Amino acid sequence: MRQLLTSVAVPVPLYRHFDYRVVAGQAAQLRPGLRVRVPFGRRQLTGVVVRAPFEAPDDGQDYRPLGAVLDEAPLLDPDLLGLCEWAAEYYRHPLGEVIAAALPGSLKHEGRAELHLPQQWQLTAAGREALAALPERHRAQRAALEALRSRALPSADWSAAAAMRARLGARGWVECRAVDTQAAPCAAAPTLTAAQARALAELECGGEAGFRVSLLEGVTGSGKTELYLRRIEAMLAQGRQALVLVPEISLTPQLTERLRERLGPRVLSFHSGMSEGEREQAWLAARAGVAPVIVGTRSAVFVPFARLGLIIVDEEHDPSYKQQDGFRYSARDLAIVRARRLQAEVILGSATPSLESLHNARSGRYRAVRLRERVHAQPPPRIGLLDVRGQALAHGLSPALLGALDACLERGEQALLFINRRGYAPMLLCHACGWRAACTACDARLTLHRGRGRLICHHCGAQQSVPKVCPSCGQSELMPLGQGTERIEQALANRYPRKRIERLDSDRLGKRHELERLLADVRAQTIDVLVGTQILAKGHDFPNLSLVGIVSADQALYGADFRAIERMGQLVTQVAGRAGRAGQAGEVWLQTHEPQHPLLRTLVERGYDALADALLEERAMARLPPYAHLALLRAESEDAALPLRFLRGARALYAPFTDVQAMEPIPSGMERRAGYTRAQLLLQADSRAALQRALAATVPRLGELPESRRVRWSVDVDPADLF
DNA sequence: AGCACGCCGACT
DNA sequence: GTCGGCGTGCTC
Repeated sequence: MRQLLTSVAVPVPLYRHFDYRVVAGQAAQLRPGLRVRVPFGRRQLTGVVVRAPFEAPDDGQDYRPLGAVLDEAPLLDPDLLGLCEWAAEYYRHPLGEVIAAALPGSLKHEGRAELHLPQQWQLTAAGREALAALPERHRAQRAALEALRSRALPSADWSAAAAMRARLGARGWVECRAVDTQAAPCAAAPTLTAAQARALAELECGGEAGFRVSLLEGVTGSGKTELYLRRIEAMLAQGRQALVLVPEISLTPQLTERLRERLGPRVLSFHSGMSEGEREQAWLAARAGVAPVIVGTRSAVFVPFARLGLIIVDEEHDPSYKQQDGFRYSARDLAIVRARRLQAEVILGSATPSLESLHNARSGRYRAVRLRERVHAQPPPRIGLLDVRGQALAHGLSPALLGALDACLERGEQALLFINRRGYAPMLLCHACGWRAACTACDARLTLHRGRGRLICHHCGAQQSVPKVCPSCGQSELMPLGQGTERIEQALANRYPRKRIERLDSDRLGKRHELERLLADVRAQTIDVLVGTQILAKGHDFPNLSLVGIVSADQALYGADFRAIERMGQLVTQVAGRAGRAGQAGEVWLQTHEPQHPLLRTLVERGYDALADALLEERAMARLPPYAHLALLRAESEDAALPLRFLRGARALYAPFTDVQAMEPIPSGMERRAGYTRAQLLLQADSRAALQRALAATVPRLGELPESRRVRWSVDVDPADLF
């Protein structure tokens, strides 16, 4: 007796698929990529067919019948399904869960895949009149209308609330229409500088199509975006589509807007700040070929395209491209894999490329394209080191830095201070007895947030009010130690009472449109000093800064993580790149207690590339990426003894793999976090293939270890950091 | 992951 | 006497 079966990937954390009996009449439409409902244990799940129906001998197993078929045509085309399969293999994550991560919103479940043509809101003639006539006090309405004044906006990008949309619509002031995705009311392209033209010619590769990766290394302000635009235009002209990845949600509106000016309303965004419905529609629009360009964050690498020809990864070095929990993929790396499968083109753009990409460019695997000059001919900023040893610091600021700031503000110019730590101070100390405010759930100090009057753990989010007296000795000698953005902001506000000081960190960005507001004010020059965290380093444009101060970057020099200095170099270079105005170099000062540190000196004297060279040499010696390949097994449990015991068991599985080093399991950098004790096991191999072989054979068996039930464990292939 | 089954503690 | 704790087994 033979039977007809089909294999289905189900969203469960199991390293296998499940076979179902094909019901009469279903066989014809069952193809890989199709969504189906399946009985699974006592529940019904939505899975995806991964193997077309096949005849199998009756092996005595009782297969359950397939349920409803949810799509007429496979929702996942071969490109996307193939990418998911590749990613599941490479990152050792169950395929069903990978697919679930690739599907937006309700398509994960039973939602119908129905594309409504993308809609956009626009002002009507009546709306235009109303905007002119509307009294000043109707601020919300004015703002909502104002946003549409110069152009129509896709539903996802118009900030007005649903109630507001309805009200304005009812008055006939705005209307919602399908986007004309063919229309391209384009702004004219600017003339390229000679350097840009040269770089573009290299990117074009003589017009040859096919898979290639270009690393576009261009300093801040060198005009990378214009080159992205030119390549996108070329793709669109060939009827192909483009995907643009950005590291952060906050960068999507800016870039989307810039692309839309030139390419018209055909540019859609895709990120987790959008509603499920909006994301689903953008996903379907790209799949149908209706949206020629998608700008999105990490997860957009899984958006299907009918005719994808180009993937741009902007700020490719940014660690946000690596997902840090669950399915730990790198969107940048998957973009390259996807392009290779599709014979498409990739452009990795950065002023400070990752060591991996630099290595690939130098070894000829990627085409190296450089843009050395800034468009407005500013000389590149030079970073000056300020030796703060023995200096009297006021809230962490040295007399020299304050002097430079005085002079800058005296001239009426703008300054930026970078400190990669939010809150007021990273520690609250009792001067009388030495007590420190610590988190009860983590091995960490609590950060003082003075504005909110709270002590907050930055690792688990736990909060408490600030004690008036020391909880340990009762004396009132509690003092904040160290500094964060809030403290610098306050110190400057006290020092310059007539200047406008603003802070830019994730605490402030909680409010919607706060970032746009602040950036607009910086551009309008109504802000004199901007104090902020690494958000400042992420590609936002500050056109008029004449001074950049880096309060400290020393932390990275003592950091245990092998990428800490690379990150520091990227941050410092990116922040420093904000300095300078048309035709004028900015001033950049970096405070340090380690003015002799050779890598720090390399960075400030010879620049990021020289630092990268030095770091690459170190990596080669230490057999670290990109010269070797790593994977990290992590385990955590409320029972402090279990993670190490589990990992010791896991380590034994690697004994047969002589080409892979399985290190002794060790407690994680912060051993206790959110009530869990954490440990990790590092795997190191000279070849990716060797590492993959070992992982393939061992990861599916980790669940069989006796402790596996009571620890949460995960595999991290190409870990971003070893904590 | 969910969900059920199963075998020991403090209570409507 | 039950309600429910979470160990452990299983999902085509």
